[in-house]
Formats: sequence, C-alpha cells, structure tokens
Amino acid sequence: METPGSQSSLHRANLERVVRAVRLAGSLTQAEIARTTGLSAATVSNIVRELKEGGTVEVTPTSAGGRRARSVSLSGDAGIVIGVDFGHTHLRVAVGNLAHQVLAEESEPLDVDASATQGFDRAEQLVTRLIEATGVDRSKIAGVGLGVPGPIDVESGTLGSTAILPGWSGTKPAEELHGRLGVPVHVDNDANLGALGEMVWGSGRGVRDLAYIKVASGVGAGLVINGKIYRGPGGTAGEIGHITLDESGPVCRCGNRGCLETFAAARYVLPLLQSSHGTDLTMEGVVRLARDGDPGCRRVIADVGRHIGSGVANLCNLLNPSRVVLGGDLAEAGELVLGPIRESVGRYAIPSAARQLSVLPGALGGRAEVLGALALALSEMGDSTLLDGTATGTLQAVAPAFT
Amino acid sequence: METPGSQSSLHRANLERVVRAVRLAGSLTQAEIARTTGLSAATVSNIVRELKEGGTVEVTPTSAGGRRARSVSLSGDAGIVIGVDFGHTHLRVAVGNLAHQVLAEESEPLDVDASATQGFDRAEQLVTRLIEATGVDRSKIAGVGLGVPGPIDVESGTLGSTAILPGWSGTKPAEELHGRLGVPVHVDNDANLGALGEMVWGSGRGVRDLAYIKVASGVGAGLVINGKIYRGPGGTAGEIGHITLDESGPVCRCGNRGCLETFAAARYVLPLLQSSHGTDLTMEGVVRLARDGDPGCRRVIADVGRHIGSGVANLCNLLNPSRVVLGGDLAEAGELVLGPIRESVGRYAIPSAARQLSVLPGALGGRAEVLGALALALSEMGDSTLLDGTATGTLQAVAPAFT
DNA sequence: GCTTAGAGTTCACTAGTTGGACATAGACGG
DNA sequence: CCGTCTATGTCCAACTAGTGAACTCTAAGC
Repeated sequence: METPGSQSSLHRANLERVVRAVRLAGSLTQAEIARTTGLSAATVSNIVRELKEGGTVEVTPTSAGGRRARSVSLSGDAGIVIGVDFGHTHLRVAVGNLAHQVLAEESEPLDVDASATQGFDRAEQLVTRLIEATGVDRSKIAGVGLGVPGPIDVESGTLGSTAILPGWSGTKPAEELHGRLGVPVHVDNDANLGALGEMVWGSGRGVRDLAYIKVASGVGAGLVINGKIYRGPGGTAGEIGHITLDESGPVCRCGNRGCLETFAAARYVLPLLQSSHGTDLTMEGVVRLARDGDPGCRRVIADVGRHIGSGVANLCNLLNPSRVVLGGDLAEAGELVLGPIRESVGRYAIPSAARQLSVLPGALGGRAEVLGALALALSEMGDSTLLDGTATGTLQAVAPAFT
Repeated sequence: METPGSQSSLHRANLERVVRAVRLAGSLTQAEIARTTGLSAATVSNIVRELKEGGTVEVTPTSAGGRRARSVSLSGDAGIVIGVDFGHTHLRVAVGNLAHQVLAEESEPLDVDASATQGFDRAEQLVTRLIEATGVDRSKIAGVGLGVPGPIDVESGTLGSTAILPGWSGTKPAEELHGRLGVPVHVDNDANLGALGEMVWGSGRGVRDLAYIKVASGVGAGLVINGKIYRGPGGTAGEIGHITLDESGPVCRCGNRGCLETFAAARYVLPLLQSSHGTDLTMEGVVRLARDGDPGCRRVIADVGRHIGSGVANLCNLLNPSRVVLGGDLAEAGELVLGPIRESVGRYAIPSAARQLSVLPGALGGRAEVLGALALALSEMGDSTLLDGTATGTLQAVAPAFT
C-alpha cells in the first residue's frame, strides 16, 4: 500500500493471496496453496514460514492421511474483529476471528430514546464483556464494524437526520466508538451491512450481485455489485423504499406520494389492522398471526409482498441481480410474503431478467446486520476481497453462536 | 497475466501504470511520471526506455520551456483500435489510436432488411477503406469494438432475438467480424457503448458513476458503476425502458403494461402525432418541429420528458449516480426535454439523491456509440482502467473527425 | 560568469521469486 | 519385509526488477 509499484507491495500482495486462499478453503497443504495461487512451491514455503512466525497461520503436522502433507490453516487467535449493530430497539455485538468464525454474540434491548452517549457506553460495556468471555487478548482486536439504522455519510462519518434514532443525528458514531475502544471503526447503515452479512454467511453466499431488502419501520436495500457494497457517489444508493409506485398514493415521510414504503413499511401497514386487531400490534405480531392462519394478517402481508415485488421488478430491470434476499421481521413470514413478491416480479419485470432471479428469505434473521458489521471490519482490514469470484464451495461453517 | 504473483507481472503492472499516467495527462516528463505513479525516478527511466524501444511512447526533446525536460507521450502509431457500430439505419466506423485520438470516422446508411452477412461485408469494406485513408499499417490494429442495437449475451457473443435487426438474431457478430479482420473483436449493445463513449469523450468525463439513457425506437440505459460498464450477471442490466410506470397503461412489446417505453419510445409516441402531423414523421422530425415552435410536438416531447424523469427518479433512488446523460435523437431537443426530466426527478426522487444529480444531454450525438466501441476496444486491450478515479482534467482533446 | 536547481542516467545494492536439486515419508508391488 | 515410486516441503544459486545515492547536464537567475 505504501509504495504502489515496489517489490515489497508485490510481496504483500502474495501474502494476501495465500491468506485468502487458506481462508476460502479452510485449510490447505503448501502444495495446494502453490497450485491455487499460481505461486511456486519455494515462494509458498517462504511465505508460510513468515506467516507462521507472525502468528497468522497455524501448521498442523499431517492431519489428513496423505503422504506427508502439513496442513496450513488460519490460527484462531491471529486477530479478532468486532461487529456492533445499533437497531431501533436493540444493541447487538459479535466477536469473530480472521477465519470468519463467530466466537461470541449477544444482544440486549436498547431504549429508543436513549441518548447517543448512553448507547455508546452500553456498546463499550458489551464489547468488553464479550471479549472477556471469549478469553482473547484485547490487543488482538484488528478492527470494528459498526451498523447504524439510518442514513450515514460514509466519507465524513456523520449520521444524517434520522427519524429512527432521534437524538443521534449529527453525531459521528465511528469517532465515538474509536475513542472508547482505541481501534479502527468502520460504519455503514443497516441495509448495507445486512447485505454484506447475507453475502458472506447467509443466503447470498457465492453470489456476486445481490440486493438485500430490509423491511422494518422503513424499507431499504443494500446493493452488492461485483462482490462489493455499492453506496453510490452520494452514499444514498439503495433507497428502494422511495420508488414511486402510485403517483397519487399516500403521502410519504420523504415528501413524495405513493412510495413503496407507504405500502410496505410497518408504520404505514400496521394502522390498517388497528380497527380489527387492536393498536399495539407489531410487525412481528402480524407475521406470527399470519402464520397461525389469521386471514386479515395474511391478506395484509400478501399485499405488502405484491408491492415489494413491484419495487423488486424495477430493481431487477435496472440492475439484473442474480439474487434478492429479504430481511427484517417480514422475512419470517416465509412463503406468505415471498410468493406474492415472486408473482409481482414475474409480472412486472422483463422475462429475461426475471427468469434467472431467485428471491430468498435471509438466512440470518436479526443477526444479518451484526455479522455484516463483522464482515465489514474484516474487509476493511486489508484483505480487500472477501469472496473471490468462483468461491469453490468449501467455506467455513459458522460456529454456533452462543447466548 | 500469466504468472499472477511474479516479478514480471509487477513489471508489467508498472508498465501499464506509466502508460496510463501518460495517457490521462496527454504528455508528461519523466519526473512527473515518477511523481504521479509513485515509482522512483530510476525505475521510470528504465521503463520509459523500454517503452520507447518498443515503440509505445515517443520522447520529444524539450518542447516546453522548462529547464531540460523531455516530454513523454504516447506515440500515435503505437497501435490503433477500431470501433464499429451497427444501428437500425446506419453503419458507423471509427479509427483511433492509443492516445484516445480519433483518426478517422465515417458512417453510411444501412438497409434495415440487409442480411447479417451483407452487414458484415459492408463493415469490413468500410474498415478497410478508413485504414487505408489514414495510412496506418494494418498490422497495427490492436482490437475492435463492436456495437449492436439489441440484447447480446456478452459471454457467448450471441445476439438475442431483436425486433430491430430482424434477420440477425442468433448470429455471433464478434466471431463474424473476427473472421474477416483477424483481430480480437469485443461486442456490447448500443446503450452500454453510448455510456462508455460519453464517459470517455463526452458529457460523462471525470464521473465514475453515470447512467446513459438512449431514447430511440426503444428506451435503454447503459450503467457505469465505479468507472466500469455494469452489465449484471445475466447481461440485461439497464432495462430502464421496461420499468412499470402505470400498471394499467398500454401493452408493451415485452408483454407487460405501462412500461416507460410505451410513453417514451418512438414507436409509441409518433402515432400520437399521426392525425395532426401526418404519418411519415420521425423522432428527428418531431424534435426539429418542436425547436421551431410547433406546440403539439413540444407538448409531446415534454410529456416524454416527464415520463423519462419518472424512470430516472427510480434509477436515482436505487443507484444514486452522479450524472445522467441523455442520448439518442431525443437529446437534440435540449431543454425542451431536459427541463421536464429534471422536474420529474425533483418530484419523484428523494431529495438527497436528486440534489446532487446532474442531467445533461450527450455531447457526442450519434457518435457516442462508435466512440464507445473504440473505448471498449481500448479498455479490453489490457489497459484495464480507462479512467483512474480523480482524473486531473487534462484529458486529450478529441481530434476533429474527418469523414 | 557563477550559482542553483531540477531532470535524467548510471551503478551498486537489496528485496523477492523461481527452477532445480535434495531430503523425507508414506503407498504400492513383489 | 524391502525396494521403488511419488508427492511434499526445503534449500540454494540464479535471476529479475526496483531503489537510493551519486553524478552529469542544462537552463534560469543574479
């Protein structure tokens, strides 16, 4: 990085090449590394020795029953990364290692009206607790990924005006957390992190172009293009919630009318059920009732699905992603919502684009954002390519998260 | 390329770095090259000598009135590239050099009903003629870019079923032309090439994220994301023409209803003026009449603009590009169509995304596609990054194209 | 005319990759 | 049970390529 064209940069690149190969395959012998990376056996030998001395990899003597291969794998304590996710009602923290394994994860409720300072204090405490619980050395923290539920300017790190976390607008979450933890902190919004999480660990594995659609109090999308999060020059890409579906529809909080959000987001949908089902319904509750067979809730969810499908059809015509992953509470409704989405997509998208699109529920549920924060920390720490094109399948299994 | 992590690959990368720096700046002294590339002066000295001996660059002894700097520039005859563009009614060919200069350009009418074979014959003849006219050696051809007006599968190179060039579907244009010219041929559709052309030579210079919208017999968009054409996994990204604007609108040729195309494309718009203006109107004619003040044509064009604006607003919400460039015949209408587009965008896109969006007419007119084909040939020939982030302004002036 | 400063070159040095030789250890066949 | 075979990993000499420092050259400034 320092000197763009020097030999040392070549060496660094080769180091990363080896690390990436090992990470993608789990464990490899040196000869296998040489074959997959294209480097010579001698070079691999040197690099492995260097990495071993640096503590990045571990060499286990002849595990497999071959001739005499020593398998190389990433050492579990080479470094750890931390993901922190602020939601509207919760705070969630995960600790993982360089091998993409989740070591610990925990969430706790967070008061919506809590001040930013309180929030960051809580986050710091929870991080400290999890670090202690896993028993790793604090100095091993390589980076932190941070998710916030609202528009954030990635360049300056300033949180925009957001109706979701009232007292927080104008703060710089990354700086705050960096001050408390003393390590690099990278921020992004929840939709982008959800996309990243599902891409690395969930329903988006192996896909290089996907859209993650999160339906909660608003509707947002995280776009992955060519294996990387796409934020757009202004940082506001993915605002699928404000696609216009009906020019004379309900007025949206953004000031326009008939945005997708006004047909799909919790704040606009829940009131529909007030007179029949009471006022204290949550989206989660509606989903549960729908699964239990409640016809009103089923109808509402299907309508939401149809509208989301219209938005996805537009997205599909424009970007032609190979996969759309649905996240947020609504994803729990499964086929009740996915069916109508697929139907709408089939109806409104051009056939050639719709044909190869798969619409899947997120595999990570509420964990998508924290895990995405973890992945963000991993991707920002120099191993720039998380998924290398045709990943050959054998990715790490996610360690069962305790708590 | 051959050996991914070797020193020779590093050397090759450094060669490209220098070539790119020189190309972006037009001409540089060695010391300037050293500064912009980050390489040491000694290395630059060696590389320049190598490139000079290879005939890639020329060193002109002290042109500027400095102390004693020898300016390095790409040699005009280091290699040439060719762009070929098939339109619905024309065939257009351009010849350029590695310095991004257009040496010759010519277009001739092409019968819509011409067979594919006839078309390729004509293209070959025109290419040969232009090569001879410029007097360069045929062996210097480094590559050909080819534009076709219809859906093409970039992987297999097969032209999809297209209503625009009837007898051509199923052919493999790149193979055909490769067989005749004997050099590598790269294909893409007209919207993508238009985007590339405007990005390199036209209204999109210096921008890394833009959408080029071409309104002709259909409506298509070419998307540039992070400085590169984005085609999507299935190759059908950019189908802005089939965004749904009105669920119960006119039936579109794609089978859906109320697509943007049904409100904006020539085949749907021209009939509106039949009873008042006669049946043999073309889009070009409507634009001319509108500029001359014809109220009916003005109204129609404004309506088209408003509808395109709705589509652009959706695009803008999803992708947040920093620029939208309008191409095709319609762009000639200037503010008559841009005004309504901007108005619609302001109305339907979320403010933060719309604020930083600029909507401009294409600067290249009907030449955008050929020039894009030229740029495609250039970008595919190993100099993978055409525009390197913060291009410092001083791009080549386009040499006036003689017919 | 002398000084100065920036441009480009040369040279010795260093970093880093590679091919080939070599040691090692299990598998296989007899 | 032993020799052969084969693939693994390591070591060494050769080679490639970039770098810093010293050096030369030329025009500008005083």
